[in-house]
Amino acid sequence: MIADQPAGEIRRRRPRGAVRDGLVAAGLELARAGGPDAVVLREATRIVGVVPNAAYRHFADRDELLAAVCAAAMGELADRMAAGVARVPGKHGDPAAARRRLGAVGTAYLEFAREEPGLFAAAFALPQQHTYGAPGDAAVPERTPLTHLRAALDELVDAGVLRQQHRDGIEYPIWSAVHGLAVLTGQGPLRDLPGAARQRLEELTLTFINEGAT
Amino acid sequence: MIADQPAGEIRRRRPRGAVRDGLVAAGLELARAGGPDAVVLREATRIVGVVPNAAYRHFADRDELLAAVCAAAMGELADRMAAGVARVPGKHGDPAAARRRLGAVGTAYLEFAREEPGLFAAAFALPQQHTYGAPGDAAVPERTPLTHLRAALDELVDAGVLRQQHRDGIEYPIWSAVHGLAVLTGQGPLRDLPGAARQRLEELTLTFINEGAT
DNA sequence: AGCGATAAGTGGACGCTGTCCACTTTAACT
DNA sequence: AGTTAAAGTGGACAGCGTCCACTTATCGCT
Repeated sequence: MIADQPAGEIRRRRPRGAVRDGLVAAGLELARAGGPDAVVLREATRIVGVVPNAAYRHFADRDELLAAVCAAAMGELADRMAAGVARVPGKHGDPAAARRRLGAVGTAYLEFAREEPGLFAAAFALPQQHTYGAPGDAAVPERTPLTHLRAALDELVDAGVLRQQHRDGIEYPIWSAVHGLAVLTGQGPLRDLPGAARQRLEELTLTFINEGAT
Repeated sequence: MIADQPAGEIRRRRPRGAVRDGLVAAGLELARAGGPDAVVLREATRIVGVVPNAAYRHFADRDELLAAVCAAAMGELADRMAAGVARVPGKHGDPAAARRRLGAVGTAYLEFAREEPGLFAAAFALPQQHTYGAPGDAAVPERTPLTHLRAALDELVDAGVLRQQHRDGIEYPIWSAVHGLAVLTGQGPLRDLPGAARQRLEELTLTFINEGAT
């Protein structure tokens, strides 16, 4: 299984970068199952089949591994949002379609939080010290929820539904409302709500947002 | 210091319940300084001046201690909200005063999150297993943010600002928006925002809410 | 007042974690 | 082909949560 390699291919004990990628993948699975606290360095190395210290060749410490896992989880959330928006029919600029797409952005966000609570929590568990590089750095991730929300709001402006004056900065209250609901019902005091009640709150919140975005 | 006691006072090595209360107080200080993860059982016992195992006479495990700390932190948040509302002049039912009081609820919430990030995070870090007792149980805490938010919204109805039809369930989107902003700017991806930008988002969000609550 | 039951606190241990150091092995480049 | 830097290993340490067995102070009862 590790014997053959195409001529000219580099080969280490593991292919280059495989351990690092494996650790992130393992961490992602741990996070999926148990949230950020479950991504424990030693367990990740165990899954990859390597001794604990090997991780320190790829990450300065556990927090740096967690930061990588967190970024991956955030990317997965962003991808789900993109997919959710893409499923909505209607051409760009159509008011009704634009509204539905904004709804899809929120729905995808809440769905992800509901179906992958561990990953969702991990996505926002950026460890204290390790920020995404300096401000304006190219290391700032692209696949981000804010990107998709902004696109939906811009389309709302293009469609004439949202006045430019109201557009400015409105992504933050909207993001806050959706994110807050996800946190409160997912890990917060409202976490024990039965599914139906939770869904009602989701609809209520999306309606609230829709009224505000006008 | 431990020598004298009023006649009839009970006295153990420590006064009854003192160790338990001390552990919660110590945990609260740890949480204030470093959030829920900083609430480490052994450190709390060290502060109280007792051996680690002594904690297990009062809490089943670390999570139960954390649950107590979390409840205390939540209570402190609720008290700040109450104080913030009480500072707003104007008698009950006056539309302008009612609006200001709703704003004060949100402002106090956001202020607490800003000034006591550790406590705020701890307040919502209810450990997995230990819920506040069964649904409808008397053990459900009273000093809760939702209580104050609801009171403000009810006054808005009394003042004729908010129609009863819109009142129903609207506390959840509103709570979500405020909580989401607190989380995103406090521990989330927006945490490195300069103070002015953060304050602008807070105003933006409160305005968004005020428009929605009509 | 004295006494026994009981709760509170102690001491020592275990396994797990993150992390450090010194060492070996492997692949990449001259 | 031989050197060098990177990747992985082995062993260790302190700190954590938690368990068990033991001592001791306090309360309730007679």
